[in-house]
Amino acid sequence: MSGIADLEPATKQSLDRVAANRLRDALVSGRIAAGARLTEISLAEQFGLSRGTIRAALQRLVSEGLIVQRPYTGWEVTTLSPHDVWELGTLRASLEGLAGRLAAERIDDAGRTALMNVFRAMEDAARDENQSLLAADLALHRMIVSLSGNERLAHHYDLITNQLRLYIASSNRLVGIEGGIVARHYELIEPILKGDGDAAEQAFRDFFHRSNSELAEFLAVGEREPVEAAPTSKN
Amino acid sequence: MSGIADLEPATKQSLDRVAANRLRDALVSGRIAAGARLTEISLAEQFGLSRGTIRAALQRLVSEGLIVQRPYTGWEVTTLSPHDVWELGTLRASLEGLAGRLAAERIDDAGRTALMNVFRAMEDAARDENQSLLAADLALHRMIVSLSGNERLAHHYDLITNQLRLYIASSNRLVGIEGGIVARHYELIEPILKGDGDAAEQAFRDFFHRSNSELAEFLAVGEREPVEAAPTSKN
DNA sequence: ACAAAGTTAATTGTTGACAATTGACAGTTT
DNA sequence: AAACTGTCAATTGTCAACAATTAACTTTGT
Repeated sequence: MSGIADLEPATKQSLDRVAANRLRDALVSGRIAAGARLTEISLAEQFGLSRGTIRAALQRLVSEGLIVQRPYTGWEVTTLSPHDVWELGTLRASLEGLAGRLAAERIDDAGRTALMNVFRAMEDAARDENQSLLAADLALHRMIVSLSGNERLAHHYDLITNQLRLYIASSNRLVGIEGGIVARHYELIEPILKGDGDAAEQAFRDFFHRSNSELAEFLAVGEREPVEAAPTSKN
Repeated sequence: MSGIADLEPATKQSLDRVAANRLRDALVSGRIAAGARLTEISLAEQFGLSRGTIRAALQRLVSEGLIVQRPYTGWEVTTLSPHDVWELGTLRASLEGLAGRLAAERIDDAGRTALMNVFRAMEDAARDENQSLLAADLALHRMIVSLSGNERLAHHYDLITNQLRLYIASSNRLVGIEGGIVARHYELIEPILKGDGDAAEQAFRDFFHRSNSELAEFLAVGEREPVEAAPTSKN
């Protein structure tokens, strides 16, 4: 395990990819706020790259729905309306239901261990009462998606989740992070651990049905204006 | 309907978008075969554009999963392995199930009319026994997705369907296009027309369960090697 | 004071040139 | 003969300059 060149592990990524990754991280973590305007020039200076390279990175994020492009005018961080959040939430719930079913159908001991580990991490995070609970929550759901064994599903799930994180980050109140969350998540993973596909899918349906009611309540209070948001059109 | 400038209908799209659209069309229609190698230079000459613009178009298609990019080496049309087709098919079925449910829950008379129209078009196409049946089939399913009222769902559905079309085009035999197809599709739209969400979702589940058995059979015969295919990685 | 038209600064759209990397081929060594 | 090494053509990666478009500002006319 100790070669002479363990460093530089053959990961020579193109600069536009690197820039896109860094930008995406800033976006979903909320360091760059929703609705913020981005200019190629300032980003180019900031990253020490040329406009063309930055441009490629921005286009990448446009295709992921994190940024909208306005011809000859500029780029800005996607702002999600309540309707957008509903669309994304519905979609994400459906994909996770499928993931739960698939995961239950093919889970093995290694998978069960991994799943229990992230669940325990969530229990710990809940005790600490800090921001990390959100991360643990996301990690748990993502683990289930990974266990589905369907990479495309995971890919689209990530796209949708990242868009939602844009919203979560902009609303500093945390949605649905409150009492009973850990117990509820156990109900989610139990049928998966037992390998019961039908029950798993049903559990996700119940879970999101409850979450959606709470979210609707939350959105009604927020009352954001329906600012432009863009699913990349193609024709 | 007769303005002085009906042409140039205010659709001044960027050239890279236009190029991407034309390329995508060539891809999903099979005019450019799966696995084909694409070079920026030849495409630039072909389209009469610069390399940079072509490059942007190619990146767009990479993010849609239609093309894979190999650093410093080239671009090539995605080749789907049987496993990839399974992944995409599973995903598409799930999304369509959701679409069916949503469509049933919110359908109105205009929607019912539109749905019946594409169904009748399918009946006609089935009588003619030509390639257009595939188009009618795709159009019917797409209509249901539209009727769901969820634009993000439609967007992701399109992405996945386009990838599958890549495969359909490469296998000149048409999968699942045979006797009883029209009747089976009526079973699909009936619960939607009646507004029964649960029944609609169940109908899609049955429909794809049957299709999948047939597809598995078909794939077993084809036995393609699992050539590289790439869901855009991000880290 | 108001509205329309003209002007200008800022920004993206597009292009061609140059640098970096890859993969194949030939040459060399063992 | 086989394996390694160096070279070279082809291709993508990156950049900086120029063109096109937008949106805000200023001016002008009423």
